[in-house]
Amino acid sequence: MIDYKQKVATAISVAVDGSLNEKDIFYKIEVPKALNLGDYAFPAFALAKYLHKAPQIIATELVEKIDKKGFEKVEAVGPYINFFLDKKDYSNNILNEVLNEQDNFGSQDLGKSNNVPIDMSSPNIAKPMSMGHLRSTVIGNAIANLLAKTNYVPVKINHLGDWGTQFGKLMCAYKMWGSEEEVKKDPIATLLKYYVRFHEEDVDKPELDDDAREWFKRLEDGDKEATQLWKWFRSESLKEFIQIYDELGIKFDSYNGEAFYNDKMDEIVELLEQKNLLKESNGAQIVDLSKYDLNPALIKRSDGATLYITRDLAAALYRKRTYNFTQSLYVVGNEQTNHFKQLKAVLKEMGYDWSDDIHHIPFGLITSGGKKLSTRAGRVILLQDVLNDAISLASKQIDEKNPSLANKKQVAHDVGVGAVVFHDLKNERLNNFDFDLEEVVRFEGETGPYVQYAHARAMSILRKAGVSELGTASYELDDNQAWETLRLLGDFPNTIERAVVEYEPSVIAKYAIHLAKAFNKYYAHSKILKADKQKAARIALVASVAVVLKEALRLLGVAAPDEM
RNA sequence: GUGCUUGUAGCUCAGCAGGAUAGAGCAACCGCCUCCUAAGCGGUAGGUCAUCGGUUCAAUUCCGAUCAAGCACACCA
Repeated sequence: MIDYKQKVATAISVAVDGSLNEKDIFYKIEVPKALNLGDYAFPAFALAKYLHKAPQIIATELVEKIDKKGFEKVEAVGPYINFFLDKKDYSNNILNEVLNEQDNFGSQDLGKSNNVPIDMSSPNIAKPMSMGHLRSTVIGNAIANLLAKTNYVPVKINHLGDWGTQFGKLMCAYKMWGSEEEVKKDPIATLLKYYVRFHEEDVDKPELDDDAREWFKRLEDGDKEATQLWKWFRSESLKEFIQIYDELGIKFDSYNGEAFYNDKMDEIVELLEQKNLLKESNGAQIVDLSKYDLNPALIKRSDGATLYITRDLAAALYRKRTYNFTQSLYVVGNEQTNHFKQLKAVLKEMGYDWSDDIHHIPFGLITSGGKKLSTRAGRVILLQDVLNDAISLASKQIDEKNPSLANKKQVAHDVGVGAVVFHDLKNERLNNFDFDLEEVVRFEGETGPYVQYAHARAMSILRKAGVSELGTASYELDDNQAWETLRLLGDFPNTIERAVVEYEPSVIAKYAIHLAKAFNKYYAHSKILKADKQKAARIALVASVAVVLKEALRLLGVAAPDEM
């Protein structure tokens, strides 16, 4: 892709004859908000200092000096110099590039094949997946796709919540009231039911807690029955999780959860002792982090048990050794910011300079009715329910709008799930949002289905056009209607880069909406298949839009059906 | 109390390393299918960019304070 902005910078640099260097000029160049102000603009304010003249005058004078070859127009408007690109040249370049590269368009080598483990999704065994888990899952997945697109090697790690005292309670409850068949029929719901009942009953019977502790102790000591039960609960739960992941089209590279690090924590404690970092405080072992302005990290409880951060330290070290990462990401809610600061600080204290490569990718909280979701308080929004609702709504929509559609079931799935996933990704990660089913499964306006629809329309035209393959040709399009769409196509690579460096999938989602919007507008105002000499170029534009929309959606983890 | 995050139209949000008249979507109202999928397109209406200061030729954007909301603050994860 030709860097047109660079071209503008060079043209200005030559004209000002060194009074401002090209790099500074490049960074000053902006994209005007209105199309009638050109494609790039240079504000002359920056030159006023050196030239001791009013910016308006500088702009006017500079326009005279600028070599306008290769531009459609260069003009001064007030203190700005506005550059209009040569539309034919631009369209020919961009369309050929997209059509040649197809879904590789926008790929770039930022990552040099380095590994990037991503801690994501991480539901708790025996508990249902909620909308909260969806965020971590889809944001992590989109970031993984973006990393792969830029030649990193993402490693998607599902750090399952598969250890802890709750398993003691679960086993205890299962032994008292459980049955194998019941669990098998509907594993998570049933296990959850036992768990809830346990909590209800242990209010009056505190001795239950002792039993639970006993069971967990047995599990920790490797007791056969306890281990078998644990494995069974885990695998039944995982089966159910994987079913949802399949629906979302997401695969993991590792399911090493909390339990995986059980035998790796001793080393951490030893290392901390060797380095003289452990201190006793109220009977507990801590690492003092006051020089980082942080609370002390609790490594061992006063009863000797390890804690969350101990496990995460072990996991961090394990990942460094296993993947030799250049970045290690944790897609975990904003509320855990403090924990990751501590984690990094402890690693730093241990002398691991790679602690700087650990990045917490926080995201905002989902609430329901303004309140935090809580399994115990019954404020849960089950992910499966939301997906099912979305799919059946999409199905209804298809029956209304396109009853003769082939493959209805698959499309309903793609559209329904796409709506939910896209909704979760379209806004900035850190924004909190209150769950509103109607909002999530909306198919109109700035939504996933809107983008999918634009793609489906493009595909429909291509089918009608009857071109199976568009090769390299001259696609000179100077049509004003098409211009915005063409410019957006050219922005794709840059957009991907921004999304990756900011770990921000919403950048791609917004881009997809913009492109779909520009294309829908074009579609409404232009007769694409009209037989004239730019027909081939228009079809090339439609084909390019289809390629880029599909790729943008793929990066987000959203399918792009050919018809809907 | 301390720290982090947030505060833009009735609602949900954009605003890309400060710049030209602050933009969408939803909701409301009004138009557009003998023509490539109307899940679409167009129009009307709607804003002292929380408040007050500071830096700058220029601040919704950067800095500080204030107010408001959410989250976190050692033996949960």
